[in-house]
Amino acid sequence: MLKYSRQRESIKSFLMGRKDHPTADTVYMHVRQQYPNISLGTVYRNLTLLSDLGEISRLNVGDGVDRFDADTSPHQHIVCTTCGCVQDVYLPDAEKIMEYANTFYNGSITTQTIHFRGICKDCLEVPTDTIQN
Amino acid sequence: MLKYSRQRESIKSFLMGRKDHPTADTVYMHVRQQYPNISLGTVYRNLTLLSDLGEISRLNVGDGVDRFDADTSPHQHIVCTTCGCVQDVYLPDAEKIMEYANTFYNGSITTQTIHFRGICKDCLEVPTDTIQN
DNA sequence: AATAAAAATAGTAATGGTTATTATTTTTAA
DNA sequence: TTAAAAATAATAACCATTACTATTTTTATT
Repeated sequence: MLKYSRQRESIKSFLMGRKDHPTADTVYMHVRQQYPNISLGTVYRNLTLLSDLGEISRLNVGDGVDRFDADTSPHQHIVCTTCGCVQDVYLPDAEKIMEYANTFYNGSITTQTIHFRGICKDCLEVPTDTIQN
Repeated sequence: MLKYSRQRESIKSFLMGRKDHPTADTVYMHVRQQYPNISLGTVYRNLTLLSDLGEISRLNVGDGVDRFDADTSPHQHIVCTTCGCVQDVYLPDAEKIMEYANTFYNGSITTQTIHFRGICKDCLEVPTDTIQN
């Protein structure tokens, strides 16, 4: 049986206020401002729990760290190769890709994950010689 | 400057003979039959080198382990949720998906990675009550 | 409000895949 | 043949994540 925890609520509301797909460590850094004694393990346990419950989703864009997203609606992600940010891409009728793929596969495809790489709007607009990290 | 090594050749030819996208550890297990003293570090270093050279590709289907593929032509992968195998899917005109995505994104998308999940042909054909691992 | 069982936490250790380090061996150009 | 450069084996380190455990918090029941 699931019991309330203020830490979990804090983690959840932090995530809901962001659309940049933070890592567990980023969540930890921020929630710690409200709960200085929270442990990284608690953050991980709750992120895993919330994603098991379907309240958030866990994503991996191939850089070795898991990211978390309060938006559970079907959508895709793009990683900017310049600044490393992870943004959303909403492809209309994306499920058609899966249907299309099924016509070329002799088993049965049920889900798909698409991620893109490229350059985000902000990085496109900044001349490369002025980039500052 | 790149120098020949028999270990690297063995790793490469092992990979070329497989289409199941082995992990570094699987490569290690097999190459060790020919070179019993090879170390896992050497396997990793060469797999990384070969993929940096573009001779093989490194892929991650989201299960926390990197896999390696001697087939560098553009194609997609599907993970069987029943047996865990990783198979190829060749989607004709897959690059059109990226073009399509670009029309819904305000930055510039240059590459895409698609992986599917589902049930492979073999697992579809086996009644679930006879599955044996 | 008091109680007690169940669940969650903080703190810490362990895990597992991958990369780094270093002394030694192999490769290869001269 | 030689010597510099590169690769190796062995091992340690790294780092994201999970597991463990004593303590604290939550919540249903009295």
